[in-house]
Amino acid sequence: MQAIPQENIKDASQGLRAIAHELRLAVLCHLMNGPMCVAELLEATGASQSNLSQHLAKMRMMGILKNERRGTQVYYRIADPAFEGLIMALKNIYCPEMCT
Amino acid sequence: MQAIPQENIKDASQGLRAIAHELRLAVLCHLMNGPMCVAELLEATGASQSNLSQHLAKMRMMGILKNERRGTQVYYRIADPAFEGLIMALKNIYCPEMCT
DNA sequence: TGACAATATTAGATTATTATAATATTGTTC
DNA sequence: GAACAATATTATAATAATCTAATATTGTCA
Repeated sequence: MQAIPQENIKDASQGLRAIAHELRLAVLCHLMNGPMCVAELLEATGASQSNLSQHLAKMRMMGILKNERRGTQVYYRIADPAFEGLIMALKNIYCPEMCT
Repeated sequence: MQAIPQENIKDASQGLRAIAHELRLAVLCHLMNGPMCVAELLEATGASQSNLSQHLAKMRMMGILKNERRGTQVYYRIADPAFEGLIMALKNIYCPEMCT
């Protein structure tokens, strides 16, 4: 009996890689509080427009985020609530004092 | 109130990168069942000796694994049980049917 | 001490990620 | 439909991650 069976290791490691980046992780954390449009994420992260857009695209393609157009703006949100569990587990490691 | 505060994002993303690799994740999963020596991990993963050794070194330096020499063999184990929580959260995403 | 077993390290070429700059797309308003 | 705002895409140069092959280290035992 193994934590994650061999057949799922490849997918799981790809999923990890998809969030294993400073900017992408920051985006994910911001989106924990609900959907945000790109302009808001730009403001919140301080990234360049092009760079943020590319990272959003990557997370979208990896199935981590979903987006929805509203007029001229595009809103992003976390696609699968299970990813929030992952963030929480991370938080437990890197800022345990916040996790009482 | 944010999932992981900005000041911890860098560390957390580095920690993620440290396990965001097929072989390293496989090693971590094997070690969920208890310590193993390098030869056993070689057998279990099918990696080359040099390659495995380098990945073990990386995880050791990132504080994810600890090692202990016993005679001519070296045993590895998960350094911080909180990492097991991370694996479980991953499992919840990539093989939810196993998580009832 | 010499030979062997187990593991670690180094050097190197290859491939993957990343950031920036430039350009393109899409929607809105007049 | 022209001008603008918001976002996406492409090209590309720079950096980082990876694997293999070769070599080094450490411990055991005769």
